[in-house]
Amino acid sequence: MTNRSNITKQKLLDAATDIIMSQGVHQLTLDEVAKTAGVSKGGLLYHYASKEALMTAIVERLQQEQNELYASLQQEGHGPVEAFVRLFDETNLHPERAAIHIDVEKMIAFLTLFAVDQEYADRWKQDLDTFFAQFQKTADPVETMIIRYALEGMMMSEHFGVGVPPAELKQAIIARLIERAHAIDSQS
Amino acid sequence: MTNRSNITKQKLLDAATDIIMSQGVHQLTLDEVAKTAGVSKGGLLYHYASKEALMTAIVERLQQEQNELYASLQQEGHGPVEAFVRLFDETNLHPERAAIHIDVEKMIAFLTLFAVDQEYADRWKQDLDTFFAQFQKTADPVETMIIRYALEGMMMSEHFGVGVPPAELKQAIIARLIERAHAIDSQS
DNA sequence: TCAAACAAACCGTCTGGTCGGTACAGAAAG
DNA sequence: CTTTCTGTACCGACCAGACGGTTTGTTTGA
Repeated sequence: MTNRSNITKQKLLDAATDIIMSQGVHQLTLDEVAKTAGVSKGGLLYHYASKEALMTAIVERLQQEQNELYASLQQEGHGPVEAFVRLFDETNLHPERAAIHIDVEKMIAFLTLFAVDQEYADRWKQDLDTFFAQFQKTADPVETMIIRYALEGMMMSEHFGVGVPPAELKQAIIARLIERAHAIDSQS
Repeated sequence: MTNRSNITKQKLLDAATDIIMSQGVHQLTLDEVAKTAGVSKGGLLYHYASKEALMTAIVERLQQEQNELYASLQQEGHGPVEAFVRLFDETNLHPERAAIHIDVEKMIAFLTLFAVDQEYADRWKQDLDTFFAQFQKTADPVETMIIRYALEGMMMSEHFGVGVPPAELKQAIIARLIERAHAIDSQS
């Protein structure tokens, strides 16, 4: 894999994510991706042999970025639950702080992708299932799951722009979630 | 609107929701809806002049059912926050108890619809924004929003079937959410 | 008998994917 | 040093199928 090829591939993935977040998944056409990336459709299909391959690549990149960020948060000394809260915090509220940059929109792109086709969802299910399994073995599984659910719900809310609270309230919510996550991690 | 017409329309909406939940929104084609409903495409288009009209009807039916259920829960004496929790509880865990029947799948159909196109989302935004505005004026807005987010996140989790906890844990989560919602309503 | 309630063939567009070709950077050959 | 060859990266016209919507025809019930 040459350097040049990699750059183009990244451009294509960037273009695809841009389209998904700005226009939705149903507007994600090969022509549009190629045009946005400044490449011909032939060029696009050279790198990603099918639309599915392209979407898979999007999911995989997001997955990798997310995992790396989570790992780095744990290396900073945070427990698994608190690191999970901070993962959302970083990607939703302070994207500039994160070494690996995942902004809300990219998360959203992933989520929408996830929503549209079960097939892409399956790629995540196994990973996430094992991941959340540990959440059910903390000192307070009920509270842990509530925290988890709250974060996912908050993400959805931000995505759809529905019932989004003022910034201070949002900060306060995150703060309280971190506080509780920290308490749970301490007990575990 | 004759009786016969109404039955067919309901059949069509049922078929459409079935398809969305079993195969995803991208498989929601007019041909497929017609076929599933046991009606020709012409018949379908007779009742819903366009695909958008059909989807709008799906959203509106769900919206209406949800509003009615929420209102009935409040009439049972529950405060706004607790009623909100119980709304999700009814539709997610005890669908058989509800007078107005909304099962998980229909909720899911709505959500998926919501996820795919901003246009359908806009139909809800205003309503939901004013609705959630009252949640920011309870005795504990932070906790109230956490409860709300948790319910939405839980719904998503159920939808995608990712990281779904065992039934007892799910029950415990709902129980604790109801408990806290009740406390907030009492203080407000 | 008349309108509502369908049926079904048909059309135009959109879109994923194919295919033949081009540009070009190096390696091999002479 | 020049020519030939080869593989990578990319282009863009084209095709086939899917899908939303139209049109025209048929049934059915009051």
